[in-house]
Amino acid sequence: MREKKPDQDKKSNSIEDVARLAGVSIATVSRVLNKFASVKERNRVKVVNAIKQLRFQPSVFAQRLASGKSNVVALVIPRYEGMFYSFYVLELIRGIGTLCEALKLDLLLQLTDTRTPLNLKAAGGIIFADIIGNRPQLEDAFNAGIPCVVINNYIEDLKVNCIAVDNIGGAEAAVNYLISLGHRKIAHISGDLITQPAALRLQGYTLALKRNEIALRQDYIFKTDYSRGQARQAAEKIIKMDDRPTAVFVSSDSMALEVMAVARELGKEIPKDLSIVGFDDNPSGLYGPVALTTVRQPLVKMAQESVKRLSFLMTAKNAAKVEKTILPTELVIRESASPIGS
Amino acid sequence: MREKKPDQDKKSNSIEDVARLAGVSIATVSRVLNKFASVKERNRVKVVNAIKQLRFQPSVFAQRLASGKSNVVALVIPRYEGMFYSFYVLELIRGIGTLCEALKLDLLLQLTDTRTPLNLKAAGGIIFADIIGNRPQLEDAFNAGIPCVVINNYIEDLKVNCIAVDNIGGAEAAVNYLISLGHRKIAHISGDLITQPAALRLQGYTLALKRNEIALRQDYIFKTDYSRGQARQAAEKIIKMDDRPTAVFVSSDSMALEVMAVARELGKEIPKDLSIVGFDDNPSGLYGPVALTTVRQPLVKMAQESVKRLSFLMTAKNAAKVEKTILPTELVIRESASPIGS
DNA sequence: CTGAAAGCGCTAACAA
DNA sequence: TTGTTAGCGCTTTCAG
Repeated sequence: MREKKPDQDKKSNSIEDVARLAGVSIATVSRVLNKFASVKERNRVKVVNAIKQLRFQPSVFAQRLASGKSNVVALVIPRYEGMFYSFYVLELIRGIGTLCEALKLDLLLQLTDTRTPLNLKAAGGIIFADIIGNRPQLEDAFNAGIPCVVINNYIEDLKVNCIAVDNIGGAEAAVNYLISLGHRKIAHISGDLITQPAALRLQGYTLALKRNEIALRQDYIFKTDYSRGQARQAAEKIIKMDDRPTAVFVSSDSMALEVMAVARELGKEIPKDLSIVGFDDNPSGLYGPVALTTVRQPLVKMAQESVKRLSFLMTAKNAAKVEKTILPTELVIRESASPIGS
Repeated sequence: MREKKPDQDKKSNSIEDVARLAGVSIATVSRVLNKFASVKERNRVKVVNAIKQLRFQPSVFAQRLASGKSNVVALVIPRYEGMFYSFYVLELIRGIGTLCEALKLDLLLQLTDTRTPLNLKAAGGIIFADIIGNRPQLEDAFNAGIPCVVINNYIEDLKVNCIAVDNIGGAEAAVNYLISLGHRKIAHISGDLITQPAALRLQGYTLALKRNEIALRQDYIFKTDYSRGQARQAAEKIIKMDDRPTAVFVSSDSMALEVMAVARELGKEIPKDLSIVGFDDNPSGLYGPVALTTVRQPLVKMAQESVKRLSFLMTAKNAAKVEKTILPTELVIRESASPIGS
């Protein structure tokens, strides 16, 4: 089909050119490319030189087609409103991106609308960051036998690897801490409950109250979409309540900072008039007038762990066993919560 | 080489299976896949049904190998300390990722260490986000004839598409504004000067002073790596200076917020004791006790524009002309700067 | 240790 | 409008 044009017309050189220049067969070049130990040193050097001289780079597409394997890791992030204003996503991308580069894996970033099915042949493995409305995508990939790992979401009913963070424990620790400071009237500003972490944090909050025999008040629970706007509304309501909470556990640091700002605008002092505990350990929390007490979650660790595990799954000969991990969270005590009445 | 196993052993079905089931040739299937208008409706339907029935997804690698084209957009981001603590990167990824999904382009994220050469055959086009120590990567890609667009960096000496932001103008506007408020002693906290935007903002600062016949004082210029830590150090020095500046233009909002925090810790009031103007229009700037006056830069627009242009270059038959764009910035006046002495 | 040659799954000329 | 067929640039058996 394509005309055989003279050499200088060629787009770029192929393994054949390298073979010719090195005076060996393309099979040998391929072996050098793939670091087969069997190639005689003399030939290896010739090939390496030819590659250098021609500035040859193999076609990754041909490699993948011929070998049937690909070193492509797809990172699937469901796109939803507010997603991108979060601390969380960037941390994930940072952790995953950095490790992929180190492990020579190609990172395909898929900000999915959750409806479009993924092309399962595009990647050798998939990391699902959270599962929000895209459970079918996960199941398709799982059923197709593609190595998958889910992060930031604990999936019970599928034999799939997952790595999540101890949201319940973290929330409980936060609320227990407030209780230990003497607070009994503790509000909660939750994140978007379509996300598992937000739901679990709410659960942890509930649990802590129950275990401490504090009655759960629905009017102390404020549901948001994680946005600062909704956090602001919630904060205003809280501060203007008749039976005002003395403390609030907020599902993200970004929202907690907003609560702090609102409180100050309304003439309240933090933590004297309102104790606040956030969730994330977002560095921004450090830099206000009052450093934010928060729950640290190991996002980068989770991200990197997922790449390691996926990389293992992608190269494993025999099916590896499925692991479900929950990484611990840690309460970081700073200044935004204090004993009641202090 | 591979044994012909019975059908149920096949990994997944290929275009051939679809053709067989639909009772047409693979060429016709390929035509349907590629939306050729020439296929008779009757056949098209048969093929579409077969595809559905087999849950067939074409091998993107085979497609790319055979066609010689790829719809892969590589986003190359040089990795450097502090990179990821910036507002900037996420905005970029958000803009580029969203548009790539809409245009059905695959996004390959490359957080490069800047030394490793890129595999030029992995992508059909490349977006370079900033050029920091990876100029050779850009030149290689350019010389290889790969469609490239550079963003957030204005490249003069290469006929390459680029889209940047008016850093000089923005900085000048910020400083002019401070001058219009009566300030004469204006400090500058610069970002990492290995980045072009930081260097240009410093230049804009210098220019504004010169045009207003205010002498440039080297001791009023503080060079940082964009980190909050170094911003803090600079802020402390500024506030403790004998001949203290009355205003400061800071090269990023994140650093500006740090300066604000330090000022308050040291008992200074913003803007009365120190006027501050930042750069970025990072939403975080809105939520402190004093809303940050800043310079807005259209990051998402820059990102999206880059995808559009690259997509055009990747499909253009004939070489398109090179465009170099500088997007305008905009001073956003809020509360952190006020007339001197007020 | 090396080379010849048969694919990998698709696209695109060409012929019909 | 459709089918036949020659590649795309590699990997991998199989012989030698």
